[in-house]
Amino acid sequence: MVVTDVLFALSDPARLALVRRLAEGPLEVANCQPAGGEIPKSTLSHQLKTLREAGVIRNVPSGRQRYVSLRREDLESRFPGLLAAILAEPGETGGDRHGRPSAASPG
Amino acid sequence: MVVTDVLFALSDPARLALVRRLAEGPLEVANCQPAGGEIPKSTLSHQLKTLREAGVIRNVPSGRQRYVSLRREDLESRFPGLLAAILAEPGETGGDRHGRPSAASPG
DNA sequence: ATCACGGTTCGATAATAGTTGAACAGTACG
DNA sequence: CGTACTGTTCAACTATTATCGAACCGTGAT
Repeated sequence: MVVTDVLFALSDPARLALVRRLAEGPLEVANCQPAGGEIPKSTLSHQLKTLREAGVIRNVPSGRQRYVSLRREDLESRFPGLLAAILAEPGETGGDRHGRPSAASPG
Repeated sequence: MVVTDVLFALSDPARLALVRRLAEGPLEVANCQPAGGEIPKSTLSHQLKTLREAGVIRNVPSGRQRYVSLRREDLESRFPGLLAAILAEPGETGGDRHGRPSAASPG
């Protein structure tokens, strides 16, 4: 579990939004679909893989389904305070990776 | 200043290493060169740009040089605890010499 | 003005990451 | 076993990022 991998996994708005939902409790993969609409399951599975390989989530089979859950304690013990800081951030994140940061002032 | 942009900027080992050095104090751009060796100045400038546009650093001209510094307070007020959590992390990406038992979770 | 110096920007290329349909894998059910 | 259901993996394709030389910009010295 490497900090840069965790940060990268959380640096995507879709993945971060999912992690925030997972902070409230585990979800089946099918319920990891974004709120606004559906994405192909292969795409979703790939996003989950990125989070899983970074060590952010866990993926446990249960019958025909799989429960996805946040690895809170592992993250907390490895990077104390990190998850709390990220989850505390107000809703937003925009989904905009190209927008100009409004506060990038000096320079 | 968007959290995903900040996380992305910090998700690269080279950029994160630089941010850690900047945590000890401002540096001239020329001194932002990585410890191990030199990289082309255009590459370095590009890395600085990524950090700057994410809102992580500030780049202030001073004579012919420019001072690069961490935007600690801005980061702290926008994302309380985030920077502390990331800077607190020990030896960066080099900590794992035993394979990867914890990176790949069940699944 | 001219030159040297410290950095940034531009433009092309290389490297990574994301998306997606199709094929595949495991489980439950009859 | 065969089918339906949930989700993963594969492979091709697209899109975003990184790298780096060359050209350029602002400053200070001559």
